[in-house]
Amino acid sequence: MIEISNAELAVMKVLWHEAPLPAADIVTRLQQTQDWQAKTIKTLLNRLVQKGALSFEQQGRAYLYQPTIAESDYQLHAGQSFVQRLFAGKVTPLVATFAAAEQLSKDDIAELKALVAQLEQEQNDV
Amino acid sequence: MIEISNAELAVMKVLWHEAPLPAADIVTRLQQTQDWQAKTIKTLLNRLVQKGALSFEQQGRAYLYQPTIAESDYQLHAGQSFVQRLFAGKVTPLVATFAAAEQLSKDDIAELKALVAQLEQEQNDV
DNA sequence: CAGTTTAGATTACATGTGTAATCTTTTTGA
DNA sequence: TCAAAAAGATTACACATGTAATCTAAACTG
Repeated sequence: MIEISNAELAVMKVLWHEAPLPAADIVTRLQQTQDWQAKTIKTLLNRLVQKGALSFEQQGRAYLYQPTIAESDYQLHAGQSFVQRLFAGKVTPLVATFAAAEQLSKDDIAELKALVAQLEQEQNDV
Repeated sequence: MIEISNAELAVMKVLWHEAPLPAADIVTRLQQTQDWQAKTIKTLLNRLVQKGALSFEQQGRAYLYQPTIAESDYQLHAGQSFVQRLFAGKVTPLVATFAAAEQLSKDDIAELKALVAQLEQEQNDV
């Protein structure tokens, strides 16, 4: 799977939110949150195209960029490799680590509970 | 917090499992699983000392290495920054992503359920 | 039409990382 | 005792990444 660096990820997020977009618009949006020169963003676009994470089509003189991979696919891939790296591939210990450090709010716990309930439900349905 | 690269992490794992250890033993253990030259491992040890992730004390001519940070601290830190990066800081969506991709076994779900139950219990106790 | 702006392409450069090899010093075995 | 082994220190080198600047060609502007 394609590796996306931290800086590149910011670019991907813009395009996952809305695509296709010309470079100029991507620059505008990123500059709301990142202190980057337009040139820097062009470099990142280039690298993402080279990596195959973005494709583009010519639109007049400029390009319209769009992701080749869905955000959810990337999230899954990155999540799996992260959990593999540090938690022996199991997500529950990660959650337990957050809990032990009191990083889970009442709401978080409620959401998790609901999710688990739903998963059990699906199990029964099958 | 200290950043630990992938290769360095393998070294840390050995020492989280057992410490302190002399370089020679670390090499032996790592070579069970990694196809690395002893020199490579020495480099990693050096870098980890420079980063402050390991300390050592002289033992005759050799060094005895040991972690300066606990595995659980590193797991929490890395987990938080990962979840921040891709899941807006919330762990539940990560779990949901795993679930949606059918990456959770029946056992995983049972474990999660037990964890959630325990967290609710703790809430009540407080 | 010529100068300026602008799009993308190419080049740059420091730092981190993977993966060692060489150097220096000390110890040890023949 | 003298060469070989071994420990750590230093150096190496390619590729990735952060962060741009420069180059080139097209388009727009006065």
